[in-house]
Amino acid sequence: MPELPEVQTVIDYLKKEIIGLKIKQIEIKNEKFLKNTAIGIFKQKLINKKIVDIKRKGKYLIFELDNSLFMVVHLRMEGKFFVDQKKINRKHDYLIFDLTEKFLAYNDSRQFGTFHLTDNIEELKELKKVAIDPLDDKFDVNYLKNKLDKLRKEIKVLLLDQTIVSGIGNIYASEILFDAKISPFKKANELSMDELERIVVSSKKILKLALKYNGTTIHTFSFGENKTGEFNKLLKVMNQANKKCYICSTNIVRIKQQSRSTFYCPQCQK
DNA sequence: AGCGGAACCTGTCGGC
DNA sequence: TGCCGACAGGTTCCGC
Repeated sequence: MPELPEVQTVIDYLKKEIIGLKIKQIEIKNEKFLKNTAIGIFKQKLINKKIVDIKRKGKYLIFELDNSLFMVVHLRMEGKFFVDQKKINRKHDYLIFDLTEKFLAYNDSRQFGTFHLTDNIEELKELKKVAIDPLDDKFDVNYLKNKLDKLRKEIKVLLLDQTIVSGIGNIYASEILFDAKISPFKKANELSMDELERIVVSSKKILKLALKYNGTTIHTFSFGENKTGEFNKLLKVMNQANKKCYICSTNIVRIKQQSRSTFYCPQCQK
């Protein structure tokens, strides 16, 4: 499901709801989500800890507990958090955190999500792999040039690679390349400085705009009490196959790259 | 080392 | 209505 704007939207929502609350009890209906901690230790470490902050790194949510403990969560395709005033029994709720006055439920219909516990976020293998954030000032044309210089893969595929730049997924990769007027097939090492600069600028522009709209809901993304992202209205190519490009009226094309859909305008993107 | 494809799961939608 | 295949905002692993 979620990319940078959606994950940040979830975090902003959760911060309003659960910062400062203490974990009183945890009900775990399926242990498969716990990736580096046995169920007993997981509960033992978290119970009686207070949630003091929630941060994002790439598409990971990092819950900071007091006494320097971190719960690192990846939502993958369908992970969702619900904050309930009382305990309710929802299909696919697999972890339920009793926060005394509220309940935080982790819901995941496809069961792909992951939970890691660590007392040192610098050391967690999964987070180490996460590259710079596209909204970071250090994400600029020189950075991209360095990263892509020797890579012959198609640029669309590399925008999805979280070790190059983090937070971009399948929706925004297509949207960014359309905005930058660059073909998704272009080989990374063949991009000019001008083209790289356009990718940098478009990445920041599209992601910031999507953030403003609370992300994109095409199928199932939601946060809070079934609130949805509103960036759909502004999608220019994603899911627009056979519709006319708003700039040149050429039909938007859908193809596959590494078994994932890419949408683009063959006229505007060269 | 690097690539494509499968695997992890469930749900939904469109076509016949 | 029902069955079947394709597809879904992600990542990792496996075999060539």
